[in-house]
Amino acid sequence: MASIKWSFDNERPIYTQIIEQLRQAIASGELCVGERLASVRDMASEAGVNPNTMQRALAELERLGLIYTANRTGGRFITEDGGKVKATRMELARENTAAFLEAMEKIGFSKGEIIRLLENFNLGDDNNE
Amino acid sequence: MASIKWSFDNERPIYTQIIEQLRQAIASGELCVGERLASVRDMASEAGVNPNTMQRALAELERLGLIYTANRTGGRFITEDGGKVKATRMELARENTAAFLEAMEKIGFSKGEIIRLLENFNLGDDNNE
Amino acid sequence: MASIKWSFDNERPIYTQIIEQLRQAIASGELCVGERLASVRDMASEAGVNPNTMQRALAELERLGLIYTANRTGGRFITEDGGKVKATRMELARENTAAFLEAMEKIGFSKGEIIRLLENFNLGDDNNE
Amino acid sequence: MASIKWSFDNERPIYTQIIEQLRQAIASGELCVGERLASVRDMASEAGVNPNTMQRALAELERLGLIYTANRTGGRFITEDGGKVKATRMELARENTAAFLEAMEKIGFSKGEIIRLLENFNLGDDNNE
DNA sequence: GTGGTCTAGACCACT
DNA sequence: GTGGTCTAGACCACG
Repeated sequence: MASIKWSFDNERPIYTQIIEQLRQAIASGELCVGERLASVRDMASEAGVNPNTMQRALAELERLGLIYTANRTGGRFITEDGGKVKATRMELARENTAAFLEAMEKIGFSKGEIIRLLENFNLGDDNNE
Repeated sequence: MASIKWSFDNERPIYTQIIEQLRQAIASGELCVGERLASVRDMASEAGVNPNTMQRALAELERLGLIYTANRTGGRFITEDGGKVKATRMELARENTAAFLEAMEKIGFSKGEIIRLLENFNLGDDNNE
Repeated sequence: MASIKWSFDNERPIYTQIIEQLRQAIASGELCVGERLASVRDMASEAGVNPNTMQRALAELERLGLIYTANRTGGRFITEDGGKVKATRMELARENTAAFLEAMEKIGFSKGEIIRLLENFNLGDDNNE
Repeated sequence: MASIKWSFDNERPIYTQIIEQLRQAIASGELCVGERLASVRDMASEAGVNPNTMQRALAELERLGLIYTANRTGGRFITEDGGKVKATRMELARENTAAFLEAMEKIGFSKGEIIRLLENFNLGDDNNE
């Protein structure tokens, strides 16, 4: 039932942000393999977005194979393919890491410095978990 | 001299990307403290964008205090305030790190795992899927 | 409804004057808390300016937190934050007063003289030279 | 010899601001009737502006009759006409007052409130004298 | 030649 | 139909 903590900014398309957050939720196991999703309408209202927007995001995730629509019953489910989930998780991890390293090295941080910084870094310095 | 290697994608507004790339260039020292920038028109043509787009980005950087205009028509310069430059570099580093850590922890990586991953990560891995 | 009486001079940028007049209208309550604004195009045509010019002014007011955009395409509204509106009103009052007092004292009026002048002053004197 | 405290912003033309400040200085008596002005070059360097800019401002003040150029000696002087100076002072006062009152009433302050506000207002709340 | 503003008009993504 | 971005090109005041 794990309901997601949605949060959006106005910088990028909402549906893009929904995709990202759902992809994360699936990769993290917050949404379990095979789990049934709420209806588009319900998810939309929970996220405070237009149903069309939610629909668009889900369609994209379906295209990525992370969720599927059951033929008869008509509900949407997280993929049963545990491998796919794991692969998504590693994919996300590599994307994040590559982007992070590149950005940091561009402003003159060596890998050693980056790791040192990371060790001493406390989330919550400006965020809340 | 220090002419920037511009590169844009279609995901986000160009002017936003210009801001980011200039912010990085300033933070990295690629653009030096007090250095004079090329004219709006020249920078625009170098980056392959419309002068108005470049103008908008520069105006924003000016609002951030990273560059300034001399006497309204004397050209634009990187701020003389070395502290501001350093602060920007650390600000960028913190932003990157916070976003990275948050994203990684959200998909279930502990700090230890993150650091291990980072140590073994070689930029350029992007190609061996 | 509350359609604003626009009036511009050539001394300063139009977008600046739009900002000022909207700020005043918000501070005075002529535009109510939470009220929906007309579309950018409509406001532009009402004010007799190019939509881009109006857009620029509204973007700035948004940066100031006096208006906001609903879901990127839902139209623009005056902030719901009544406190912000009140604060803006007092801010304007202070700005006006400070500038006025400073200018008057610079040309040798004491506070007493200023107040006496003010008491005897009738708007509309502009015409009897 | 009274040397003026110049201060400029980038919002409006520099020469306009020079005119204003000189007009104020004359109206306040900071620059005395008949006093000789420094050379354009000197005034410009003191103010940190381009000589052309200072020249333009002085030409305008000359057009207004507030300063004049001596035929032979070639120096510039403040007008000898004390009445003109007084008139300028009152003109400035009326301009300031009218603009102030109008702006304040537009945001809903009655004359009584304005005067009360003025009495309790201390310059230096955000300025320095 | 510099930055700044403005207009005109097109295009886009989102709801 | 909404806000947002971008281009193109013109014009202006300033230095």
